[in-house]
Amino acid sequence: MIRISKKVEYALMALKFISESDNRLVTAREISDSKKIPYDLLSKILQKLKNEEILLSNQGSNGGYSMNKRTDEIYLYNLMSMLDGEIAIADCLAESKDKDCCLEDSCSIKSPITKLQKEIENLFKNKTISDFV
Amino acid sequence: MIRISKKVEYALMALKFISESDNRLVTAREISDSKKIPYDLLSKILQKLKNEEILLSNQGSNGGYSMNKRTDEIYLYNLMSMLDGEIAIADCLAESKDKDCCLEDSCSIKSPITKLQKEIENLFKNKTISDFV
DNA sequence: TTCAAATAGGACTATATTAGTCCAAATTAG
DNA sequence: CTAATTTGGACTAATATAGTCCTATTTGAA
Repeated sequence: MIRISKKVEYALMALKFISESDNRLVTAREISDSKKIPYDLLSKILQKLKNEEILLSNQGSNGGYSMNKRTDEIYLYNLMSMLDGEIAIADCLAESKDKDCCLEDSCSIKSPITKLQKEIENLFKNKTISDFV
Repeated sequence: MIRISKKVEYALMALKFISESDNRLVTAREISDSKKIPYDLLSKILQKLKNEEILLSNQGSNGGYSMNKRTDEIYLYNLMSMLDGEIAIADCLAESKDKDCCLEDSCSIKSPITKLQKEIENLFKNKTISDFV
């Protein structure tokens, strides 16, 4: 199945929420309650987005998150990569995977699959979060 | 992660193999050995393709499979649907899923996700197996 | 008529991925 | 000091994917 993970789904909802609450800090609790997203999971996602410099965070009481980039500067492709890891539609295309797919020799479809991969990548690279808010 | 399942990967390899062995029956064992695909799994896939009228089969000894459609008549989208089930990039878009996603009210991104879904669908609907053989 | 090679298909197990939870620490405004 | 908050590691649960096992059925040929 070809799916957008919950992480990315929640991230999109959170980014929308935060970007619409401009100029004030938004807490994870607030988003979690309002959007019915599991708090702990959401926290992880926001932390990640903070580490990736998409969000700014303020710790402590009265803390919260705010945008660090404009929504049209955040690419869906990058969001997916940071939350779900590498985007490889087939194992043999995963660069990490110490390659050497055991089917290497017998695999007859690598080249067209690679092309398909590129097309999907481009689809995601051409979308920014502004398309979702 | 966005992935093509092994089932689809194996199906593509098998269809390529069969379509290149024209005019003779190809056995599951033959493909399995030659392409290093688990026999039982491949069998299931070929049976499915037969039931979906993409392949023809002959039972009994000297039996095997042959193509029932031209490769350019088989759409990647359909192949994926029949082997992996519905292609829905997010739960809320799955028609089966008795809909009523519990986030329904709070979900703020359904419309752009739907658009993305359509784009991905079109990508797969515009590819036929002939692109892979 | 028996045997072997093949498809057919149900039921099951194993593995990997994704989703979600729990807990404790650090930070900071009041 | 305390409560609200981010931070982050470790864990569990749920789901999906991949693979295996077993038995039945079909059919050509010895």
